[in-house]
Amino acid sequence: MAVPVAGEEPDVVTARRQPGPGRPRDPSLEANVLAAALVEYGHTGLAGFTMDGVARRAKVGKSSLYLRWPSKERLLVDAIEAQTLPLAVPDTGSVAGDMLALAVRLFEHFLDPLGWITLRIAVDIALNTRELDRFHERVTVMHGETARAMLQRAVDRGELAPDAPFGPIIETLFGSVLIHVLAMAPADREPARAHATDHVGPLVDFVLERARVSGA
Amino acid sequence: MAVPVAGEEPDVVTARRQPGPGRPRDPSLEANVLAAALVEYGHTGLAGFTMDGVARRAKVGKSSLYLRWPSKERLLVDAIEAQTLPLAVPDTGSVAGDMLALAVRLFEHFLDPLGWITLRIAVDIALNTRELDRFHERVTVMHGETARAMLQRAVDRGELAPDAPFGPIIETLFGSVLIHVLAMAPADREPARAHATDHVGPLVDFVLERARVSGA
Amino acid sequence: MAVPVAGEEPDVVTARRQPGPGRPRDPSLEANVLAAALVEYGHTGLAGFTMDGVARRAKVGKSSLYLRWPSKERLLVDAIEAQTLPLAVPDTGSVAGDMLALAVRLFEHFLDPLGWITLRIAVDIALNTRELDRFHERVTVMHGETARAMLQRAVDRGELAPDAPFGPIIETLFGSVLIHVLAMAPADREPARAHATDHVGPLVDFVLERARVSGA
Amino acid sequence: MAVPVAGEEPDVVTARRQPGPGRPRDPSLEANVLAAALVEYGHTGLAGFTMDGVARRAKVGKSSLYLRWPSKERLLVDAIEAQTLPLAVPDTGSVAGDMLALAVRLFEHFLDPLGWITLRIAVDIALNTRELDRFHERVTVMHGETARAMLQRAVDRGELAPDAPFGPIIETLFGSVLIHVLAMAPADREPARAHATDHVGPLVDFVLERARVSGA
DNA sequence: ACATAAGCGAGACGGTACGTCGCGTCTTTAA
DNA sequence: TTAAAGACGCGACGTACCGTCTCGCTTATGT
Repeated sequence: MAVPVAGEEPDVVTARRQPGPGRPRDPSLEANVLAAALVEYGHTGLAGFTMDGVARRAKVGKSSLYLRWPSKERLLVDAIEAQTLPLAVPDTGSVAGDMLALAVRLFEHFLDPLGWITLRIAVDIALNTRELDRFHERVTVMHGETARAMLQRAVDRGELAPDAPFGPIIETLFGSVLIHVLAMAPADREPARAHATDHVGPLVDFVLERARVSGA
Repeated sequence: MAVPVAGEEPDVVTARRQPGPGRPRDPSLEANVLAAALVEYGHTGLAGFTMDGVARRAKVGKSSLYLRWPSKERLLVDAIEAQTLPLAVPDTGSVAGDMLALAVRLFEHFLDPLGWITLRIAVDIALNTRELDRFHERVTVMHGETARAMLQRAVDRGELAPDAPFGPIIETLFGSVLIHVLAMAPADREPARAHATDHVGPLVDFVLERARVSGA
Repeated sequence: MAVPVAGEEPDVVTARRQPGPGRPRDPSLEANVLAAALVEYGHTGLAGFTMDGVARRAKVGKSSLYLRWPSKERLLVDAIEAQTLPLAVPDTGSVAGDMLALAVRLFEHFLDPLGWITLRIAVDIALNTRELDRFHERVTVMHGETARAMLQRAVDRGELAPDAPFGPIIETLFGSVLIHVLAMAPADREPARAHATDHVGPLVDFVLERARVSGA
Repeated sequence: MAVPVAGEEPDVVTARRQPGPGRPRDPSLEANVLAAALVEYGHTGLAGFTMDGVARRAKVGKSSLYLRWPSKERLLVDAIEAQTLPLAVPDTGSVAGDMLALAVRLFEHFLDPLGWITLRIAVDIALNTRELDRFHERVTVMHGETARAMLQRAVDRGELAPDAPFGPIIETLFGSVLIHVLAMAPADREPARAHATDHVGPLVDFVLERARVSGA
C-alpha cells in the first residue's frame, strides 16, 4: 500500500554477497544517490524522473547506479522508502485520540506528493506481479502491526471488545482516508492540509461508531 | 477514484468544429483504435503501451491518433473508459444486498487489470494537477450519484436514518475494498475472484453496522 | 585500397525501396551529415569520432543517422568517399608524364589525413571479412580501370608493348608510393608535400624502366 | 610499415627504475598477458579487443596491465611484436631466389590477420604523430637493413650493379605485395595462401627486370 | 624480527559512447 | 481535409569499456 513505513532494517539494496576482495562500495554513495533521486523527482515529477538525471545530479556514473539498482523503478522505490518516516502512533490515551492522530497523519501523508507517489508505486506493483514483493510485504507487515498495536492498546484499556474486527476497522480507516483524498478535486488538496481534522474526523467517528458529530 | 464508469455521454474526444468540406473522418476508426489500444495494453502491460504499437496494431497512422487524442495517457483513459461497464447497482430490496452486490462488483473490478489501471490513472491525475480533470469529475459524479442513489433507496425503505452520514459510508465502503485488494499479495489476487463474498462480506457488515448506528 | 575514387554512382546509402507514401527523406540531410562527420573527424581524430558528436554537430537526431547508416564505420566510409575526388588522370602525352602526374597525385593523397584515413578503412575492411565489400569493389574497379586506361593510351602511342604486364606495373607504382609514405617519419610528412616530385620521381623512373623492358 | 619485426631488444615495457625494496614484478606475468592478448584478439577481432577481456582471460588484475602498458593500443602492439617472427632472409644464392623468398614470406605475412594488424597499427601511427615512434623506427630500421643486406649480397655476387637503386627496388617489392593483398577480394585471401608464388612471382620478375614469365 | 614498499587480484568509480526505442511533430502521396 | 506512412529532433534506456582508484593480501628488501 501507500503508507509511511519504518525502514528500520538496513534494506541492503542489492548488497554484495561477501566483503571479499576488491574495492568496497562507497558507503556514502547510496545515501547521496537516494537524496539526489528525491530532489530529481521533486523537480521534474514522475515522468521526468530519469537515471541520467539522477546520475548527473549526484555526480555519479550511471554504472554505479545500475550496480545497485536494476531499474529506475527500484531506485525510486528505495529513494522514497529511505525518506519515508514511520507512521507516528502516539499513545494519546484513548482509541478515539489514537485513531484521529493516525488518520490525520495518514491524510497529510497522502496530501504530500512524496507520500502519494508511494501509493502509486504500490499500485504499479500490484499491476506487475513480477515486480518487487519486498515493498508489498513491508506494507502488509506495517498494516498488520503498527495499526494493530494501536487497537490492542484499546482492548487492553477496555475501550474495545477483545473480539472487535481488527481487519475491517483498519481497512475502513485507511481506505476511507485514501479514497477521500483521491476524490478531492486537485485544487482543493493543498488548502486542505490546514483542516485535516475536519476531513478525517467524521471518518474516525464513523468507524468508531460514535455519535455523528458532523455528517460528511 | 477508480470506479467503473458509464461513459454514456459521447465523449467527443477532440471533435471537429464543422462538418465543412474535406474528407470526413472515418467514423469506425475511433472504435477500431480503442479496441487495438486495449489489446495492446493487455499484451505488453502498461510499460509497453506505446502509440507506435497501437497505430501498428490498428493499421492506422500515428497522425490519426494524435488528431484525436493529445497524448497516450488520454488515449489509454478513453480506451479503458470505453470498455468499462457502469457499476451495476441492482435493487436487491435491501441495503445489505445492495451494498454487498456493490462491494463484490467493486472487488472484481479491482482484481481486473483493466479496472486497476483506472485506479492508477486516477492516482496519476491526483499527481499532476495540470492533467485531466474530466476524468476526475466523472468519478466524483458517479461517487456522488450512483452510490448515493443506493443509499437513498435504503432511507426510503426506512432501513437507514435520513441523516445517515452518506459520505463516510461510501468512503469506507469503497476505500476498504480498495485497500483490501491493495494489501493482498499479488499471487493471491487471481484465486480470490472466486471467493469475492468471503473477502468483502465482513467489510460490508462492518460498514453497515456503523451506518445503522450512526443514523440513530 | 586507399585511393581517391570517383563516386559517380549515386551510392544510395540505404535508400528506401519505393517513393510511395510517407514523408520522404530529407535530401539535404545526408550531405549535411557527411559534412559534419568530416568536420568531426578533423577535430577529434579517429578515436574521438562518435555518432553522438556527429548528430550534435549536424543538429540531427541519432535516429536519422541510424536510418541511413547501420554503424559509425559505415558513416565514416561514406563521409570520406563523398569528399574524395577522383584521381585526376590527365593525358600529358607520354607515359612518363602520365605516371608522374598520377604518382604525385597519389603521394599528395596519402600525405593528406583524409586520404590516409581512406587507407585505414581499406585496411579495416580487409580485416573484417563481414564488412563492406562495396568499398573494396569500387577500389578494385578504379584499380583496374583508371590506371589501366592510362597504360592503354601508352600502348596505343607505341610507348609500351601491347603485352606489358599491366598488373605489376600498377601494383608497383601504387604500392611503392604507399609504402614510401608509410616509411616516412611522421615529422617529415608535412614538409614533403612541396617536393612531391623528388619523392616519387625515382619510383616512377624505376617502374617505367621495368615496364619498357618487360614488354620487349 | 607493417613488416615482421625481430623484437630482439627486451622492450622493457615500462620497467621499474630500481630493484629497491618492495615485491618484485612477477616475471611470468608479462608473457602470460601477451599470450592472452593474442588469444583475445583472435577470438573477438580488433573491435572486441578489450582490456577487461584480456585481464579476465589472463586471470590478472587490470592494475597489473596498466602498470606495464599505458593503453590498450600499446599492449596490442607489444603482443603482436612479441609473437611476430623476424622476416626470414635465407641466402638462396641468387637475388631472384632471395627476393622471391622474401616476397612469399611477406605475402603470407599480410594474409595472416596478425600480420595485417601490424600494418593497421603502422597506419594508425602515421595518423597520430603524437603516438609511438618506436614502432615506426623499428620498422624503418628493418626496412633499411634486412632487405638492404639482401641486396648487398647480390651486389657482392655481381648480380646487381653497385649503383642499383636500392630504395625503389625495396619499395616497389614491398609495396606491390602489400597492395596486391589489399586489392584482393576478402574471400580470395585465405585460399591464396597455397599459391603464394603465383601471386608474387610476377611482381618479383617485374622488379628484377626479368623476362615476363606470366603477365598479371 | 619487523617495518617499509611495492606488486597483485578484485572490483568499484566517474565518464562517455553505443545502438535501440518511444515521444510528439512534420511532410509527403492518395483518397 | 483526412488518412496512411514514415522521417524528423530529441532524449532516455540499459550495456559495455575506458583508465583510475581503493581494498586486503602477498612478497620482497633493509634495518
